[in-house]
Amino acid sequence: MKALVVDDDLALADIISFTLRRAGYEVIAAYDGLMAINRWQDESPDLIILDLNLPKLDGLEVCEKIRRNDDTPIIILSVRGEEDDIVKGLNFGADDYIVKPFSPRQLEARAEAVLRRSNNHHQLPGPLHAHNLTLDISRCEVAVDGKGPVKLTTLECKLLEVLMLNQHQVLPFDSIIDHVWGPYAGDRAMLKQLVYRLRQKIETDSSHPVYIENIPGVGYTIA
Amino acid sequence: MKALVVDDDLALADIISFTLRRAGYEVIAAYDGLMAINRWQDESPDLIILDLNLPKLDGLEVCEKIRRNDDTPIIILSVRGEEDDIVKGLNFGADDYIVKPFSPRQLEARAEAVLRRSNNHHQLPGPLHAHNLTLDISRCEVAVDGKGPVKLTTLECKLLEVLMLNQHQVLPFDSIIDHVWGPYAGDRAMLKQLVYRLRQKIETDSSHPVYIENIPGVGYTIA
DNA sequence: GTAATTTGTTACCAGTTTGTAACTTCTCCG
DNA sequence: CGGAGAAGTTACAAACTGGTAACAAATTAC
Repeated sequence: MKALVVDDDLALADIISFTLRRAGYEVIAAYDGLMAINRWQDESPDLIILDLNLPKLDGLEVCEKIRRNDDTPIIILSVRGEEDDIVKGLNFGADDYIVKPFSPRQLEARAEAVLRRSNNHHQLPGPLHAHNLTLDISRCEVAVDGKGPVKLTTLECKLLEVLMLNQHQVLPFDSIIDHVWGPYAGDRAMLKQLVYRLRQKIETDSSHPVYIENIPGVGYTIA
Repeated sequence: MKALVVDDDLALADIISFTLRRAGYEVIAAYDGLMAINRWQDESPDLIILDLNLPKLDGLEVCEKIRRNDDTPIIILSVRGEEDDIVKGLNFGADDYIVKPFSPRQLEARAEAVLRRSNNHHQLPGPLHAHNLTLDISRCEVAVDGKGPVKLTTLECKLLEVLMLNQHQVLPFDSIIDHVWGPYAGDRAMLKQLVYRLRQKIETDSSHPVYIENIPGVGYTIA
C-alpha cells in the first residue's frame, strides 16, 4: 500500500510518514502543490494525505486536479477547522478531513476506513458531450452543433467544463467560482462577466440562452 | 437514497432527520439499539447515522452486528471525542466519526463523501412530493398537478420546502419564519405576504386554498 | 518593446423580488 | 348584531439581481 504525504511543514511530514510506515505503508512525500501532482502522476499512490496550506498550488486545487483524473482516496489534513473549510474540502472530492492537531492513531484509523471503501478503477477523460456541445478540454475548443470548433480561453473552458460535467444539475454560484478560480479567489461579478463572455461564443440568440441557464438566486445549469 | 438515523435523543434525531430530508434523503429513525437493527433489516437503508450512547444495545455493538452482515455505510455520531473512541469506532467498521456538537452542513457533506465511495453512482437529491405538488428545490420550480413547472423565488421556495417536508403537521409561524429568513430576521407580516404570493402561484381558486391551509393563531400546514 | 488577447473592475439598466403599510374581508364570541 | 383580532388583498417603494457595456490591468504573443 503506497501513501503520498503532502505537507510543507517538513517536521510534520516526517511524523506522518513515520506513523504510516509503522503501520505498514510505503511512503513518498511532497512539499508543495506542484510536487504533489508530479509525484502522484509518477507513483500513482493508493492514498494521499494532503495538507491544505501549500506553496505553489493550494491543497484544494491539488485535490480537484487529482479528482478530475482518478479517484485515489484523499484525506485532507488542515489547521483550518472551520465549518466552511471542512465542507468545501469534502465537496472538492476529499474522502475525509482531519483537523490538526491530530493523533497518529486517528490518522491511521481513518486511513484504514477510507481504504476499506476504495476500490481502484480508472477513467480517462475524453471529450465532453452535453446537449449538442462537444468540449475538448485539452485544446480549449468547443464545437456547437457539430459546426467548426470555437476557441475558448482557459477560464471559459473551465467554466464550461464544470457545467458540462454536472449536466442537468444546478450548480450554485459559489461552487462554480471555486472550481473556476480555485478556492479563496473569484467573486460573483467575475462569474457574471465570464458567463456573459462564454455565452457570446456559444449562444446564437443572446436574448434566449439555450445552453447556459440561470437559476435566479442559486446558480447556473446546463439542462 | 434512504438514511437510517439512530439516536435516543429525540430532539436531536429530529434535527438530523430534517437536515437529511432537506438534502433529499428519505429518512427513517430508530431510538435504541435493538430498534436500529430491526429497522436496518426491514428497510435496508443506504446510509446509517449512528449515535453511540444507545439504550438496550450499544452503538458499537450495533455497528459490529451490521458490519458482520453487509457493508452499509455507517457514520458514527458521538459526544465522545476522545482519541480512543474515534479509533475504536472506525476499527469497528464505521466509515466516519463525527463528534457532537456538529453542524448540519458538515453532516451533509460527510454523508455525501461516504456515499460517493460506497456506490459509485452518486444519486441526486430527488424532488419533493406532497399532495399533487412536486417541488424541485435546486431549480426553485414547482409542478402543480403534473402541469408545467412554475418558477418560484428563493423565499417562496424555502417556504414551500419547509411546509412540504413537514406535510400533515401544523408548523407554527415562528418556526416557519426561522426556516425561511433564518433566526433574528423576518416577521409575521412578511410571512403573510409571502404566503399570499406563493398561493398566487400554486392555488387555482384563491378563495378556497387547497394546498396551504392556515390555522388561525398557530401557523400554516399542507394537509 | 509593442500589439493582441485575456481577465478584472466598475457602472448602468431593466426586470424582479422583497419589505412596508394601508385597507378589506373573515371569523369568533359575547 | 357588532366589534376585535387575525388573515387576506392591494399598492407602492426600496433593494436586489443578472445581463450588458466600456474601460483598465494583466498576461501572452510576436
